[in-house]
Amino acid sequence: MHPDTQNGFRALADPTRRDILKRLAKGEHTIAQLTQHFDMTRAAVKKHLTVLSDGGLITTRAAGRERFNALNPDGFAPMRDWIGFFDHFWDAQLSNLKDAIENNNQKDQHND
Amino acid sequence: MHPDTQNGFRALADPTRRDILKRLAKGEHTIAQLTQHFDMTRAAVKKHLTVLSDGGLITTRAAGRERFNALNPDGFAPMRDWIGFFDHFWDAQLSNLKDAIENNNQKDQHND
DNA sequence: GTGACAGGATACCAAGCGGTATCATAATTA
DNA sequence: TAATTATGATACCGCTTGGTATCCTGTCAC
Repeated sequence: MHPDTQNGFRALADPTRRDILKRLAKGEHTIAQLTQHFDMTRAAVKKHLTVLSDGGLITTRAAGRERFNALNPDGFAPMRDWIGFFDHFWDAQLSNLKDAIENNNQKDQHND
Repeated sequence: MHPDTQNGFRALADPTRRDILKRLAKGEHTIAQLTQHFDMTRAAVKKHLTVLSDGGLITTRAAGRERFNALNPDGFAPMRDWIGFFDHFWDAQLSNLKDAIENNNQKDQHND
């Protein structure tokens, strides 16, 4: 289905990486530019960018000796879809609650 | 904003835990029931359930000596909202592409 | 009560991860 | 050419984490 789900969720699991994504949402950044905003070395930021790239969440454009990192909005689709699967259960829970209130009884719906 | 974002994303970052959530979507399960489906000990499953609980993604109901673990669909909201922030950029990217095609020019929109 | 059963808690281990230091490489500039 | 700049790559360290083994507590059935 979505082969990058694991790498994507793993990339999102770190607060620094989520912060990087928010910053890239404002436009392309080189590693040096990003590093200015964080209290860590360039090598550490580079590692985070590698994880984000593995997750398909960013793309890189080379220009001379610089490499511009940019958001890849499409890369969020696997995680959005995976989480979206559970929207159905939120709705179902609501409609069950609604039924319970209207019928004034609470069936247990234990399956399995 | 959403204090559980970190614990939530961390909980989703493991494939076993995502599998557990999918199984809980079919109904309540005890630890013993869940353990049957995985190639690991009950203690390991228990640890995963603790992480899922910390992330607010499941709830537990005690009944005698059994403890039924159930999905908490509301717990997905922080992650859904966080990812949803980037939907805007997907739209923006599309409209930029549309403009570029219509105007037949490619402005660079490098900001910062 | 005595077993058997479901679960909690802890110590322990190997692997992974976030981070630094360091060296190497390519491109700009004097 | 030489120095600087931007980045890549690797070795290493400490902490976290996924997993097991083990022991303990509480509950159900005789």
